[in-house]
Amino acid sequence: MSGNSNAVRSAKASPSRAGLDRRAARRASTRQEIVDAAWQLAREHGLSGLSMRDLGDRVGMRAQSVYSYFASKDEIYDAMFREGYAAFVERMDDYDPAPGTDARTSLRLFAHRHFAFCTSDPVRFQLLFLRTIPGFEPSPESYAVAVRALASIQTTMARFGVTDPDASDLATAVFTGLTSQQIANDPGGDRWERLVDRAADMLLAEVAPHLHDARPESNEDEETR
Amino acid sequence: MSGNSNAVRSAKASPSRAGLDRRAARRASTRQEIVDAAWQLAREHGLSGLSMRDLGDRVGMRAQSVYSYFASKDEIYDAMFREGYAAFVERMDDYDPAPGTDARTSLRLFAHRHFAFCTSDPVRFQLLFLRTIPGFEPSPESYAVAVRALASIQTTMARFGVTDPDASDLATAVFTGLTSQQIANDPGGDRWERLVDRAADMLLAEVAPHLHDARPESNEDEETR
DNA sequence: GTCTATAATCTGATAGAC
DNA sequence: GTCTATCAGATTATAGAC
Repeated sequence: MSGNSNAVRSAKASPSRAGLDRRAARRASTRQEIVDAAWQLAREHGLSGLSMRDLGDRVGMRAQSVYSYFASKDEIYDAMFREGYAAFVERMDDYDPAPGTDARTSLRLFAHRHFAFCTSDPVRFQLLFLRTIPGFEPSPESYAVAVRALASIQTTMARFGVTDPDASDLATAVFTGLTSQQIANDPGGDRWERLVDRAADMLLAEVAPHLHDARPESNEDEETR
Repeated sequence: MSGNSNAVRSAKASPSRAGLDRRAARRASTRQEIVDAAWQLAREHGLSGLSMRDLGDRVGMRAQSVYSYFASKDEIYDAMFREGYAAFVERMDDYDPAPGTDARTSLRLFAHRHFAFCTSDPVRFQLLFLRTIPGFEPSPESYAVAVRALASIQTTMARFGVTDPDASDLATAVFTGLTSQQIANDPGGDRWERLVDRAADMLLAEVAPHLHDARPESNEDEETR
């Protein structure tokens, strides 16, 4: 957008700056198209059932051409991993309860958001939180995104008064536990979803008992949505 | 072992009853050998990385011969699933604290046992509790074993006074959550193992607060092993 | 029950023409 | 950057001899 606009109409022998930008944009958009298709296929055939051939078919290429965009299948998993955690952070950070909302209500909201994010896409949940693909290890850069995501949970919880350093580890354990049991043992049902509010309260009582007891009014059995 | 011992030396044209027993026993033992090898290989190459070829090699057969014992790869997963849940039930049922042990200590013991069982074999954990193999669904008989296992948790918890019907669902969520986070995000470490006692106390306070508060002496910060 | 042979297909990945 | 051609091998599973 800034500077170099006088270079736009330069010689066509070597591509102009704008030409490079366009090419890069085109390439990025194709990469995105491939990753989108990879998510689709993973949902259809399982995460480890993803194949380069299917992937090529889905984006209208020969499988081999996909290698012009990603050097290997694991690089595609890596892009999915990074994108998944980016979505997680975005989803967890845009959480914005009314000012003055008590900790109990805030944590319940947070818990529901976490649960909904995870159960809405079991394959993504598996990739981000379970890590069960035989050969795959996220690249250092992608792993850094994951670590930042966990840190962001800590920050969010501090926003409503929970400062226990182990609280976020306990929280992720409880929330991913609810999610994985729901997905594995009652897919489509609500056997563990029903317990989300209760789990949030349980957690708050443990990591910040003062915030748990000092609630504005008695809302012991109300549900938060 | 009992009866029919007079049939042992019958005509060799049609196999004797004892001969049938021996043959059945031999067949069962080979099946077991195959399942054992399957566990081994799954631990080496991942659950979805199991192949009939490797399996045949490992038991000293051609891969094709394995089909004389199991009609398909999924039948092998099914046998592993059933065996895994049988081991789980056995492990959780032989739990036998000294009579009069308070609920807090009992639940901590139970939690550690659950955590140890799950983390000691991540592949088994994945098969029993995560169910992430693309095509595989356990057979009705095997699924019945799994359901019985969950019921047995309920019974065990009732033994030390926890009778809340949702308690076992909340408990499995918390315990599998701790396990999966440990396996996925800190393999070989103790980042979530450290939180097992705390999680057990948290759980007890939620599902049976009277048992939580009415503890014999103050052992708030002691660890149970 | 185990073997050989093989079907029929899928796998990830590379070389080189255009 | 996309293609064809192809490698080099894997996969599950079946047919039929012994």
